[in-house]
Amino acid sequence: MPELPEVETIVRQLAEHLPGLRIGEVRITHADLIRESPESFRKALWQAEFVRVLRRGKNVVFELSGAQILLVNLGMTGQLLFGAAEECPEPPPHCALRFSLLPGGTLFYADARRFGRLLRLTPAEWTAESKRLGPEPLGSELTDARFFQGTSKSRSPIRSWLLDQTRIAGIGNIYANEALFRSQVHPARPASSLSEAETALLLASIRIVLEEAIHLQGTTLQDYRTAEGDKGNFGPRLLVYGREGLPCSVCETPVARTVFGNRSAFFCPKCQQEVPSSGL
DNA sequence: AGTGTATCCTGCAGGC
DNA sequence: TGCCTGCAGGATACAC
Repeated sequence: MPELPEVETIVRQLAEHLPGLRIGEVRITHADLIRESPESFRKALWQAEFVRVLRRGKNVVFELSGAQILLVNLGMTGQLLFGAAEECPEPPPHCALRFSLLPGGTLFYADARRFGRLLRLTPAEWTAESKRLGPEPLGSELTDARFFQGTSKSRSPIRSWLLDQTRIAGIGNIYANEALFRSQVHPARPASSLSEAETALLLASIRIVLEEAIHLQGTTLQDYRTAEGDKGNFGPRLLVYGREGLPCSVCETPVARTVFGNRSAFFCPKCQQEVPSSGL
């Protein structure tokens, strides 16, 4: 579920609380979320201190003392929930890991579907992994020219292109559909068919949608919660995602849904032409 | 190389 | 009420 705005919200909150705290006991109730034995995971993290909390794409990156990285990908339904020291927090539903923090506090990882992953990496491993990912959509390295250079060489549908984390990191199905609507580009159009002007408008739309969603702490459909347990408030601002049959906010044509790449695409059939028509 | 499909897993909504 | 089907924010191992 969580895309860039949701992960950014979680990271900003955890960055306020975690640095300086150390990991004590780790209770693991769903070991399939880590790629090693619970014993080695616990032992490696014992007494490690949180130094920084960062985001890269849809990943939460915990920089720990002892040159360790804890990389968390939330999958569809993962949650990172922080409980302050003075609380005695109940484990959330589907709690998979519980980190007791020193001198006080608790960090839970919960995940109903268990598509998420928690990986311990060395800084070198993380650097290599990060290089696999595409540029950050909100970063200054991603220029209009670089974006167009990427899209112009791919015949895959632009919606699929946007979801490919090796091409651009952090966009998921919600914000891909929303940005395509705002730039009036049909989701199934080959990426290479977009003009330079269209890609510039699309990148601008991506940035506007992501920034606004961050401002509203993300979109909660079902499971997503901030690190403080709150729902995101961007849901009412969605213009096409999940709105099949409802009127387009621009022209009132019913929003359509099609499936490709195993994911639903939502779009306005009038505002987003599959074959862009000149004139009209 | 670059694309598209199937799969991991659980929960929920809607139809009958 | 209850069973069944389809669908869900993601990532990846494969087949073409």
